[in-house]
Amino acid sequence: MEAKTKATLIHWFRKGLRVHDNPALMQIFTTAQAAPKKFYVRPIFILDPGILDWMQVGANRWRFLQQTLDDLDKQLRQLNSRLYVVRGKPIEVFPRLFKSWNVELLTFESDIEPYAQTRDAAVQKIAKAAGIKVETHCSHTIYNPELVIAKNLGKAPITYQKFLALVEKLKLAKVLDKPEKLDALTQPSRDELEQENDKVYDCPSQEQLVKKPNELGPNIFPGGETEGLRRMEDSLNDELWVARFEKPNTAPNSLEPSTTVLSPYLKFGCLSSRLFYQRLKEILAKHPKHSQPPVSLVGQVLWREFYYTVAAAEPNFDRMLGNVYCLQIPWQEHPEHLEAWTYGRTGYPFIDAIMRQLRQEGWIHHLARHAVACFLTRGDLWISWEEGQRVFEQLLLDQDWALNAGNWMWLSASAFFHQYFRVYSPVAFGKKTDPQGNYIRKYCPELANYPNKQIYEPWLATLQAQREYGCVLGEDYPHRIVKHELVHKENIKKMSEAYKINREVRTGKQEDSMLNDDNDELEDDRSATGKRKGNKAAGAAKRRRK
DNA sequence: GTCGGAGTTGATATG
DNA sequence: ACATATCAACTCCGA
Repeated sequence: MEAKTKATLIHWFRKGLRVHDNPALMQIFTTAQAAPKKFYVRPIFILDPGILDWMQVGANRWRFLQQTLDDLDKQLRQLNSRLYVVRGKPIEVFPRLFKSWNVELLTFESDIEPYAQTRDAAVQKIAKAAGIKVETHCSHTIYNPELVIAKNLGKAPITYQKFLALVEKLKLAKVLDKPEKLDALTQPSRDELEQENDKVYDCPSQEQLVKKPNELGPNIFPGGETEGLRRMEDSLNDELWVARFEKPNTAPNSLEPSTTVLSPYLKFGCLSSRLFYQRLKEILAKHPKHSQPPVSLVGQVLWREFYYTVAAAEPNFDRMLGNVYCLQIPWQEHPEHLEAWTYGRTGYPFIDAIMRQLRQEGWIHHLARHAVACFLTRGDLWISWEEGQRVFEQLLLDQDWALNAGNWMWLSASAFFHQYFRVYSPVAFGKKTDPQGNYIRKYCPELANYPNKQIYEPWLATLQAQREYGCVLGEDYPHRIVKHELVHKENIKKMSEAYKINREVRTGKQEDSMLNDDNDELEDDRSATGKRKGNKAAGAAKRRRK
């Protein structure tokens, strides 16, 4: 067959949905450019229609992905290429493509997530059997998590400061520009494309990807590399702001974001974290008196690196059981409270406003995440962080396996952070940066007529006043589901107890746990919320020490 | 093994 | 507006 005379080079996009600073894409471009008569270039994205139904992805993130793929296709076309969106499962798609496209080389960006590792190992195996070369590149993070762990003698650093000390000694990879425009010969001819009906590789429309369009909110953060780069430049424009940035001094409840909102773009790799880091460093060099990690902007990027590193060493990073980092805490199930939290109906206006902003817009400030995460777990509701993780996983544009789990463990004082007696007040915390309650008035409009004095605590208003404000508790807005001033103290005691038990298991009686270790490894109940037997917790806690 | 200091971002009262 | 002490007390790390 004539088509066999030319070989195809594939770059497989997964995360890293960009053309700039993309070493795996660069590899096939430069290889083809060196011998355009020999190679076709085909950048692909694999879309499994099956996952649209079960994956924990809300409408807003589907839209973000759709817009990102659209933009990626445009960027590639400017380079004389295009995006081939292939429908199917990777293990079914690749054998087909390898054959019909006469593939010689496959490149992709490495990924530490367990599901990705399993998928990639399967694809590697298929490629090896077909005699196809595979090259992977680490470019989703600034530092390679595996290298950081190796540098720390095979163990992930579990404190941020330790992590900083480690990476300071590591070399930075060179940030790449976007590739040169390809020679036209690297593209299949019009005839060939028509023969294989290339329309099947077109980007999905919003209708195809967003199955529940009624759940879409305002499109405040459109997806794509172009928008990611634009947003970065916009943020970097004010150099003094960049140099003086301190996260704790930014407001969680401003009406316009007080931080960069680059997280969705970093999550999908629309924006290279390595480019952002380089640009930040260039600016800071001009401003000797700048803020420092952990609170600085560079510090924020390095938090992402920290969580990627610890997560890379633990396949159970998103669960309490069998997770080396995670304290075993007897969280309790409470479906009504979980539902109230999930949909912003706790009766605490600050908490509810945050949860509603999350649902509508797909992004909330980091400290807002703190407030609602503390409230769900150790602060008020005593519900497992895994439940909160699930809700965030669905609603956040920037949903990221490592960061989401890591931050939930942090906030619930299950790992990395241990000062559980520091509890956020669902009333006082927001008042510091928004005493007028404008944020609440926007996202909980039924409360808009409450005076400043009662907007954070509507239960202080008399029934007559509630009627006057046009919002009666129990009718127009819920009564608060718990009394924070009582419950948070009880929860601190529960945390103290849980810590004590974990400590005892760690240091003392380990005899009974020996027997159960193997069973724990087989534990696979992802919905478990901690109603565990004592010896199971003992086994899990014991492994934390290894 | 023990001890003290540090730890991205608490709330509150007091100066 | 900002700084400090108190609350009751965690883990990790390095000396």
